[in-house]
Amino acid sequence: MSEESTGQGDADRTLALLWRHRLGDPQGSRGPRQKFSVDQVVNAAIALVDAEGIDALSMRNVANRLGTRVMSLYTYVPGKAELIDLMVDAVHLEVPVPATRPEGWRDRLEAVARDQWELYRKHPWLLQVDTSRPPLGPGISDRYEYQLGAVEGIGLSDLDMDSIVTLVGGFVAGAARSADAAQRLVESSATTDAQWWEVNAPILEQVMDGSRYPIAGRVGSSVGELFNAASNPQHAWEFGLARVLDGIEQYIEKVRQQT
Amino acid sequence: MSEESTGQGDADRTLALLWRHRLGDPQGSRGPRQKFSVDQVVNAAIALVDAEGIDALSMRNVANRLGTRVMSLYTYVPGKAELIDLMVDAVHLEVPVPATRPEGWRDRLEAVARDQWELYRKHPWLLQVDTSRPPLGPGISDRYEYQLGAVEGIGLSDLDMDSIVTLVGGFVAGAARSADAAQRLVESSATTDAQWWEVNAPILEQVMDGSRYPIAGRVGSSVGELFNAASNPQHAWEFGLARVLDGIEQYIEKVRQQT
DNA sequence: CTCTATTCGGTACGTTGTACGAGGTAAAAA
DNA sequence: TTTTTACCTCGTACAACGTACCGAATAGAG
Repeated sequence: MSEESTGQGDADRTLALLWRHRLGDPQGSRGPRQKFSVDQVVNAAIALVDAEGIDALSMRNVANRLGTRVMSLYTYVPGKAELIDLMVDAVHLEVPVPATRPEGWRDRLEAVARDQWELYRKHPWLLQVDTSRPPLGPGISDRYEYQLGAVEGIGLSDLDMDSIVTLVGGFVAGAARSADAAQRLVESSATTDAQWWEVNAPILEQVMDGSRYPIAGRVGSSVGELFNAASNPQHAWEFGLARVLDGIEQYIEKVRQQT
Repeated sequence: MSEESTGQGDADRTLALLWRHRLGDPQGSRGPRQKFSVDQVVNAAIALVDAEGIDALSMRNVANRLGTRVMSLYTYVPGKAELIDLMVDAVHLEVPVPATRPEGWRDRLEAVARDQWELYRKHPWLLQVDTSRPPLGPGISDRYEYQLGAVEGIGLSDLDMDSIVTLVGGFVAGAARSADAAQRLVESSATTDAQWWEVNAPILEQVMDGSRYPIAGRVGSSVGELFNAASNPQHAWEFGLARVLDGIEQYIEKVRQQT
């Protein structure tokens, strides 16, 4: 990952903000009216990173987008850490929870996975934010409820339901990260593939003298010829998703047999 | 993720450094002897982050550990980005590739997964480095060869072998990240669980008014009672590993039937 | 009208990565 | 041996960062 992570800020204030819950401020706001809202700040930050990447996320840049100065932001948000939490939760609210759902659990779970994949496609910077301690706001919570719904009512224990949703979610994130990395590699091709090889081939040939990497050398060549690239994230995604769902299917069948 | 990422530096110099390949410097080193080696610098950096976490990784801190000043480091390493690449590759060299391997592919693949899990346990900061574009040094390469070896010679195509290894690797990283997050949450418990609930319960109760999260509320309670925590990463790891391997087993059987 | 809570935003501090260049050192060239 | 030259060391400096602090402006409450 890179650069940023969620869950770093003050937990209480973050939680209150996530749910847009006025804290010790009983509507008696006396001073000058605020020029913006928390949502405006969060949306400006999201627009910024969508357009310029996570590296461009600085309080100064967000302020510029809003046409204000740095320190004003701190009246809306306690700090950068909390802002990131709000951003992450906000984008999860964007993708709507569909009203109707497929019949079987497998189709539902696949839809859940593809929804999340789509979210990462829209906001690739999510993949560069460490969300191992996710902000428990409405966006994340709604999605968690939606995801659990995919495996509800099919005879699984609560623990199994959570484990399955966690497994799928983790897989999607991993696959999406690979895809995003490949994408950025193509876009930021300061050096072409040909140039890269020209410079690096001497080193690689000298070091990978055939005997050290018999399997990797062969596999790498095969994959390279097939895709004209070192890997094909789209294939890895579809392949992995099918395997993960197969594994889950086996488990569900086993559980059903036991009862 | 958080903070740092690999593959950001100059590709050529990085590759040469990874393989400890003298570049345009034909051993005619004329000036004063260097006080350290690249390995010493890399090891100092690894010791630093092992002890103090990835946030403590600054060129100044590394220099301090070595008893030298910041700018001297730049004679060993082009910059921080390349240093991170070297660190990541170096720790992969630490875990030795076992001489003897289990018989069946499944046991081999499981061993591969558990090796990687162990690596993350030793160097949790790896999980906070974005390695979506991994440094192709000896450490990573040796491990890739070793991992591919687990599914070599069982009738799979080169592409399938790569897909399977990628799938397993992605899963391990995801599971390890959760485990590490939970670990850090416990260790850095500035507020106890009781305190946390005391402050946050009013907000959560008001907002999660029962009807909004029927499934998540129930599942969350069940899991919480079972583990006395929001989750059990050890369980998620074992559960997920079994499912992933099951899914792969099904695929291998299917492939074998077709031939 | 006065009081006071609140927002705005200038200034400033500490920390970061690293560009630049002066000064010292030791091997190569004379 | 003397001179040259390549290289290492590291002090200084700069831009960018998050944000603490505080004065000035503002507007509802008394």
